[in-house]
Amino acid sequence: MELIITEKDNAARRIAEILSEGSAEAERRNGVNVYRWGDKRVVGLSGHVVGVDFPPEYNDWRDVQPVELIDADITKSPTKENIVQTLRELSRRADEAVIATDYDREGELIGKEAYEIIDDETDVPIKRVRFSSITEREVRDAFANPDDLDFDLAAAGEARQVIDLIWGAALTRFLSLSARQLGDDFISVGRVQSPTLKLIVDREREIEAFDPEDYWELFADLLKDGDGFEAQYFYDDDGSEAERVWDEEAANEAFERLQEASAATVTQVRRRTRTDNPPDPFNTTAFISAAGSLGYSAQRAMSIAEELYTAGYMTYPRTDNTVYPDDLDPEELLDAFTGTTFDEEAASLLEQDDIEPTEGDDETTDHPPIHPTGELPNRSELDEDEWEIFELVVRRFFATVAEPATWEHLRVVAEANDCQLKANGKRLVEPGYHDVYPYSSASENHVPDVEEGEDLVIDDVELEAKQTQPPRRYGQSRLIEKMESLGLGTKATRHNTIEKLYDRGYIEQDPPRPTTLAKAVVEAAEEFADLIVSEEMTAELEEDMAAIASGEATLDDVTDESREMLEKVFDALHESREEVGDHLQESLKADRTLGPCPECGEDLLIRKSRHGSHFVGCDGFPDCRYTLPLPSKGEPTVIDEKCEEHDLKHVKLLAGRDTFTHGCPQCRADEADESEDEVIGDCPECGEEDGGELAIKQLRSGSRLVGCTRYPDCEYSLPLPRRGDIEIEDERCAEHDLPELTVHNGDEPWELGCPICNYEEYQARQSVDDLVDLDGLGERTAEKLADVEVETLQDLQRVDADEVATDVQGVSADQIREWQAQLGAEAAD
DNA sequence: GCAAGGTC
Repeated sequence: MELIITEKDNAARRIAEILSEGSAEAERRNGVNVYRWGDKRVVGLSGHVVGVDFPPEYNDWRDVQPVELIDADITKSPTKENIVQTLRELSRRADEAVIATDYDREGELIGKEAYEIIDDETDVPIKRVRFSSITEREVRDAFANPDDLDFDLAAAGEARQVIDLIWGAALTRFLSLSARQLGDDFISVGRVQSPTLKLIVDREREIEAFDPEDYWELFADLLKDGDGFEAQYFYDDDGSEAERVWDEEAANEAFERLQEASAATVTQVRRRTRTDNPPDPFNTTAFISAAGSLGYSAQRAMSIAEELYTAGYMTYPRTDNTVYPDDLDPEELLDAFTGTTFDEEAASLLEQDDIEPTEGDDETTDHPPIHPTGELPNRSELDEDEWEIFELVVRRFFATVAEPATWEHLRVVAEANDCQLKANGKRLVEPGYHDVYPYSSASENHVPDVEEGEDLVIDDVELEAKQTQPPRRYGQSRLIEKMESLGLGTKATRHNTIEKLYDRGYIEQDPPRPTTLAKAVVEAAEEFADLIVSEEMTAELEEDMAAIASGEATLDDVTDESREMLEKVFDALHESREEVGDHLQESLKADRTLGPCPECGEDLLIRKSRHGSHFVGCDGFPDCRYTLPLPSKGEPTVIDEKCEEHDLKHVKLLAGRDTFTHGCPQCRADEADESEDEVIGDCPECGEEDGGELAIKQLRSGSRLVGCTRYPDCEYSLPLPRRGDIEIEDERCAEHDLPELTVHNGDEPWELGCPICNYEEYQARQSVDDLVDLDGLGERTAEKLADVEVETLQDLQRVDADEVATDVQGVSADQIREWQAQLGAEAAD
């Protein structure tokens, strides 16, 4: 039997399809797809299936000195047991194995991981095939000319693993221990995350240090035969054109001269035609950036792309490549769009004389640039966001095969009372690719045809006082572009790194700004471990890896040298351990500080109770026991806005898409204390027996609810929205005998209706959402399941799989068992 | 529980 191993299931399926000419069949083994035909088997891994770590005796952070990690053994162990198990089983029956992982460094290492697992079971020959894209020709070619695994290249990847682990773990533990942060809130550093964080911190430092400067700009509205346009004053500044006037007196003088002038004489007219080339094919970074300008975070864009890829609508979203492979036939792909929503665009592109796609500078071997596969989803299959991203990818492909646009630029210079004025007109002559790619700006600026010597009427003159602006914060996509240019991270990890910085409490909001903790971490690293916050570390590692790959150095040469450097870092760190720890702790406190306690004047802080919930408490505890409650939902963070009345900073609750601002916790508590409960009916739980009534209540934590007046003896409650005025209507719900409620918040009033009915509907919706989170369970399947009263995760878990499979069309018992296994696994976690 | 890199 010949065993073929790929990096992922998707690649396994496609290679099996090509080599078997479509006859391959899939079977499940330990939850892993194995594609089979004749005596061939293809199995896809899931990236790395083994990981590096320290032996278990190093697990306890308090028992081990971080410095000991430098010389600790490093072990490799399976991280995907079921896949490793499947690979072992198949190996025993194989008499030949072929590694067909991705054609890049990490792919070679993943291939070596598979190699060692196979080699452990059998002595059969193990070959390696390499192809730049999974197409019939390339794959057949590669399999006809198998090669050997490149152990040097794999060793280069291993050096990275070792160095990242040692530096990351040792320094993370050191900082966390020194600041006594051992729980979930440990303080992490790493080769990629820390230089990325430093980029953000450095930019914030520039902003904080920025000293704005005053300047003035002057504008004049000019008229030609009633046709108006704006021109800007400029002057000659040592041979170059300048618009900003730095001296107020000079600005006023120019303003007066322009006001006195009745006309401006055209002294120069220059016309230029400019070609505006269509964009290059999408790599991951360019895709994230384009999605970013549509309002998607990097993380969100990638997760949608992931789904579209798995569903078969677009190619692999993680790629550095910006050159389409030879075998991508643009005409054929355009053809796939005729007769679809994109019919018009496809037809017009097909009409072009020749169709030659654009090319970027980066050509890599692992995957093609991101493009649509030609398979089209039904509009209803995708939600709005997914469709928008899909359309972006389709239109980007269109743009890369479209004609350039041409612009006509018209520059006019006029003189008035010794003042120079200029206007730059821009007109789109040939829209070219803009017709199919409406995302990039194609805005025109109208300047009429004028001739030299012509007099123009000056209609209005304006003097604008301005100030220089600090540099702008990096947005997520700018940051990813910057990381790419510095070689930080990879196409598959950059967006995760940014997400990690949010999770670690290092950055907040979007565009991200650093917390006080982040500044302290970067400062500490700059002082004692400069390499870990510098992009140099990656650059040097890249060089070392290249040396290993070419055989000029060995894995041990490189890792030993790195260990020595880290030893030196620790020598310096140990001496300053307390100083570093104190500074980190102060910063952590600063990030949680709201302002003065009204009872004792010490700081009020966001604190965590023993049960894990957050509240506002006084730093003077236990002498001062003043507290304020916080909403139970989300992760509280302190924001810049401040309550003038209580001198307390506002609190915001981070909960992904449900993020909301709580404001001043003292104000919220005061409002609740002042508000009266409003009775709306009888409590369904204890009304008959004990006379409990339902009332609309405002809690000190800022939330509102409909709850029983006998609380805490009766805990019956229904949730209400946090914001808006609640109006109690005259109509009553026939079923529950409660009034209908309307919430007034902004423009459209929300008719919430009977609070019990509303809550029941909400719960039903929630359970559908939960179900849809399972792999391969779409909204439609969820609806079908709901028809047979499988509405919640709990329902799904206890049903008889065979029974449901017979009742629900299109869902197999195996599939249901898999979902149940998935739920079991989650519960076990 | 630490990193970064794969992938879902």
